[in-house]
Amino acid sequence: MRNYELIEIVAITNDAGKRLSDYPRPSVAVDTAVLTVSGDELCILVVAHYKAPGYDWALPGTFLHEGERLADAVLRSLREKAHVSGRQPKQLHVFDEPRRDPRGWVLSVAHVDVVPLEELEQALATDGVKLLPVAARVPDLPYDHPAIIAKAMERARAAYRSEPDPGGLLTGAFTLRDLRMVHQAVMGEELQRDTFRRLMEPQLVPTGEMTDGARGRPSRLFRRPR
Amino acid sequence: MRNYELIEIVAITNDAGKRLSDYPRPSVAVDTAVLTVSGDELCILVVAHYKAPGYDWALPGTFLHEGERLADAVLRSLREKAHVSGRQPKQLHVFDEPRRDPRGWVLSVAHVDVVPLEELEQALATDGVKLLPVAARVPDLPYDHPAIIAKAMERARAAYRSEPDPGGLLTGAFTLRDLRMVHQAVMGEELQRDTFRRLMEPQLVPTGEMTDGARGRPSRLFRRPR
DNA sequence: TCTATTTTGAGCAAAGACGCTCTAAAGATT
DNA sequence: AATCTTTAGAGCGTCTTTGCTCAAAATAGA
Repeated sequence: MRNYELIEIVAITNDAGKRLSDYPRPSVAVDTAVLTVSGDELCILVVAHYKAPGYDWALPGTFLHEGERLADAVLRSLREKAHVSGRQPKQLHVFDEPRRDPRGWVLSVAHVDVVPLEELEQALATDGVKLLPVAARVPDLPYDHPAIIAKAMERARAAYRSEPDPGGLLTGAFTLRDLRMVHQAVMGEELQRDTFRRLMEPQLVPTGEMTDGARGRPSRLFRRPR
Repeated sequence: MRNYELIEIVAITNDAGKRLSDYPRPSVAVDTAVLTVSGDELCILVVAHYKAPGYDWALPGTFLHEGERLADAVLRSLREKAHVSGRQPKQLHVFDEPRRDPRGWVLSVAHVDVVPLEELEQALATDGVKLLPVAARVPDLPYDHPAIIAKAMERARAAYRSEPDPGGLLTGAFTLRDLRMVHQAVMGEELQRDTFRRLMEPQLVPTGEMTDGARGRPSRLFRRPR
């Protein structure tokens, strides 16, 4: 245990000059909804959970370490619990109901991250990690995890509505059809082919190459810009 | 000081069984961007600030009290610092840079609230509270307050883009012109009259009454639904 | 080899959105 | 009292968007 941060905090005063060390401070946790697409379905990663009685699975999470940034805590929990080097976790919401955690006063900062399935292979090969299709009713999850999943899907869908694969689910070159299939999985609904093409094509960079060996008329291959 | 929450927290263990009381915990603050419209201009409320050296004004904020909800802390700080009974503060973002506050490790949960000018009259009559037009360059504010203001405006503008006065800046009945003027102030740009009417009129409830005594042809009065 | 199937990409007509103009109805001004 | 100014609301032509259709180009199967 390092004490020096604690010593600093003892010296904090609030606007009334009261020493902040007189106030209890909440524990701060991060919980992350890791979304991916597996077989045309949007899925969420859950890990075995031994702490909350009555619940077998939960979103990966951890407590914030001393002086740590939230995004780093998210990446640390994903690395340790799912062997994933996540991309850029995005903050969703702080869940702050004082009684939400039976262990005490814990604020949870919910995050969302979209990760290609390939990067999850190692994690899914181990016990205690699995994917849940979000279309099927999610089983009982502890704390605010169902609400986190709902917000995560809302956020991801908003991002996928107007931009081509902002989460980078497609690695390498892809056709407009590949892109549309991924978007349909994320959105959970059919997307009109023409409308989709008209919206996305101007935002893509053609590689100049064409598909080969696939069924149907060959099509152009694209990449995301930058 | 009440000790019982602290005693509970001492009993927390993390997933490795380590006692959480061995970890330092961050102080948690809330900072709120209170937006209003004064004279066709979007303004933000700032309060006199004595703690951060070199800064005269800051967004109203406070530290989270024991077992308190974030929204309640926001309402408390607005009540105490601006005599405002705010409406529904909305979370924006957690600012978590460990060194953002020279006093120590403080997480700040930024909020935004849109409040009609009438409710701010009492606050503005006192010293140490004023409105800053956001169009003019905002003076130096401490911590992440400029970033909070940027996010708050972004959020408010997104809400005002598709819905009639979601923040309730207009109290009572109003004409489509009144509504458009408020929206123009929030958006910071001119809005086409026809487009605005076509978007908003279906979302409004006509009172059946007409304006009287005003310049120009009388117009219908509306209210927001529910 | 020839036909069926699949998929791309362009063409096209209908529907919708948009912004301008015009008339009506009030107060303001001379 | 007559005219000017301001504002609301409807009408109208244009431009954009949308979804369907069709030809082209490849593989799969008989």
